[in-house]
Amino acid sequence: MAHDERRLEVLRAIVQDFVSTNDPVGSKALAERHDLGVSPATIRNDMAVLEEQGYITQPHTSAGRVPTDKGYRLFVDRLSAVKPLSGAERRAIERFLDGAVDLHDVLGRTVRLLAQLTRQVAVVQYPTLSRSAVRHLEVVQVTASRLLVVLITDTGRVEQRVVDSAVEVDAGAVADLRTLLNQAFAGVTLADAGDKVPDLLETAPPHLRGLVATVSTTLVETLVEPSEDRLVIGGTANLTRGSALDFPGTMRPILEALEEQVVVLRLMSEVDASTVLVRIGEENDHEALTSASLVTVGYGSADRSLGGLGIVGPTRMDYPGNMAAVRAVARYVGHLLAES
Amino acid sequence: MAHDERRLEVLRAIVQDFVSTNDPVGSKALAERHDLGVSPATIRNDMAVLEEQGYITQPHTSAGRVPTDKGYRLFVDRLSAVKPLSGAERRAIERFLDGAVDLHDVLGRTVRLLAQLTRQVAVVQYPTLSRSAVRHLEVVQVTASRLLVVLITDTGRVEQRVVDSAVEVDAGAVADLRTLLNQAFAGVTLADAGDKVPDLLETAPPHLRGLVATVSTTLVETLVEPSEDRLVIGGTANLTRGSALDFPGTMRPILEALEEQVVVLRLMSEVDASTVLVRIGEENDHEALTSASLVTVGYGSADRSLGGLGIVGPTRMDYPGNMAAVRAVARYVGHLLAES
DNA sequence: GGCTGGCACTCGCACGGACGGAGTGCCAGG
DNA sequence: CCTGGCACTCCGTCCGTGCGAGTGCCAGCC
Repeated sequence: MAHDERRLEVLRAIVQDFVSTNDPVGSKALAERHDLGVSPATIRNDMAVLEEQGYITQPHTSAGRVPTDKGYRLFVDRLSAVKPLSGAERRAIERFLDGAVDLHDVLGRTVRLLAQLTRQVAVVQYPTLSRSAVRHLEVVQVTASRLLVVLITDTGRVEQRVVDSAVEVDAGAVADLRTLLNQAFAGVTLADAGDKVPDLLETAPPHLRGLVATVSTTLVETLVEPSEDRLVIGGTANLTRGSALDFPGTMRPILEALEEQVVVLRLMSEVDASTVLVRIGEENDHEALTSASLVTVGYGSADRSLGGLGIVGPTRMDYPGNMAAVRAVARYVGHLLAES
Repeated sequence: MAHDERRLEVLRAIVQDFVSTNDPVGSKALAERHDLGVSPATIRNDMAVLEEQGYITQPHTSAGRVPTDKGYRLFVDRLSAVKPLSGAERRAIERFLDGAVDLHDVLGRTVRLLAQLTRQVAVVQYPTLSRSAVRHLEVVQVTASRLLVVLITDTGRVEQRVVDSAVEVDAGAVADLRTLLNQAFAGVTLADAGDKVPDLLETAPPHLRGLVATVSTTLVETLVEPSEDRLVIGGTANLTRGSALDFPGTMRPILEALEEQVVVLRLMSEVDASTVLVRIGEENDHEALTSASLVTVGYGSADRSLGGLGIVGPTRMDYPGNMAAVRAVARYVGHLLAES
């Protein structure tokens, strides 16, 4: 039906105008700025219907209309074409990310890049430990009975744990321990590492068994914890742009939620690398984020997702542009990490 | 002279009241809340002098007085006794920090703890690489010609670098390289590591010389960079407490300066572990921080400072309390890291 | 000489009413 | 089903007023 068609067109126009001007948009302004082919009065009728259906709302009687979360949702699902990145943006991505010296550096650059491209708060997750495999385990003696175990994953993460042994350990034992651990765990995904422990204990020479048990349980226990997943956050200064119009009360709860990494990590656990996931306002379970939107996607190579990245901003954001930026950055990061 | 004495007492009272109430303080309120032994009229005279000397100012005619940066400075230097921490606070420090599993964890807990104790933004620097010594170097082969070198310092930092070799490397060469590197650098401070390179090259067997050169120069070049020093920042949500009264325009420049870690790192380079350093408002070179105060101190064992930590907040802050908290936390962290 | 009470004065701020403008809903006509 | 016209609502702004807090100054007192 042609009417429905046009009504959606009106909604799209409202979203676009409101996002770019930050003012409630009225029927007259709409008719002027967009070629809808009808008069303001007709648009008003459409708006009345859209409001009844819950896609838009007016802050006060006789102000313009503003999209609701539901309106943004419809816009994202059906009305927005994926905006291709400009050449300059593409080049910026390469320039920014090439030349990183290690994983920490890659992710640090990524978060700055994303924050700059989208002018929002950027969030990047370290490659999930549970989905990473052991590349190498190193054991270094700190004191007579204290060992430092360093884990290097195939995703480039390096984690360390201090392990206190009940008894003193000599240099030979350290070397043997290193060999045993690497034989047992090399190439094994951390999620599966726990299953290897019984085997390892059985094959370990008796005099090392206690030590091996202590070390391997410490590793398995502390590394499989999802709390060990890490986030890099950047661009928080961008929260202050909308000058308190975007976030009703203060932006305090959002800053708190970001520092409370658990909240964001849980959201990140739902992403996959093939589709950009958008969560709008009230769609977020977490109360602090009900006035914010998240645009997230997984990064990684074709066959496995390493982690997630994305942005956090006001519901009034440029969804097509931000979705494109998030996806492009994720792809590039995925390639970058795959080849190391 | 008794007059000067009392005038300073008035200044102290003004600072204390203003910090706790966030309202410009008038002569009458001062006389009521403090036992100064004189009438409001006399206090007014003292205030006039203090204002002439530049220690206080009035936002508008006929509002109360507010301390200037200079006033806070005098307060911090001469009028504030170090406030001892409460038992609860001491216990909180221990409870918070004990049980950390590695350096990253220690510093993460520290920054949360500091933010919570002071209700300000907390900043903690990773132990400076240049002042750390090599505990162990590990070489892991990633591909035929690409090596991952992992550095473990005596301060618990673990750094990784990817090194591309011009030629393919076999397993034996990797093992030899590992041995050579550890022999040359073990126990050496990173600041001095560069000096060891010529020696190392001379003693290296000819067939390894190229590889050793590539790896050791990469390490020395990228690790001695002060840009490699890292910061952990937390409690940024506390910036929003004063509800824009504390920070004139927005707090945006402060958030930006914090993300621009370089700024804070430069400030951190000036700390030492024996004295708490306070920088008030305009005393900060960096423009973004002219409406903020920093309280910083070095942490480490008695004989060497590992890095710095501290807080950033509005000039209107509880200096004695925050100085005590920063110092106490730094001491505890120093002990904690010394024994690992 | 320094402290005190009194007094006039200055301002900032909160309150309240008037005004203008933007935007709407509705209706009759094309 | 669209359009132009019209009355209505309500927000934001401006202005004038009153009030209260706080000051500076002065004359008098110890």
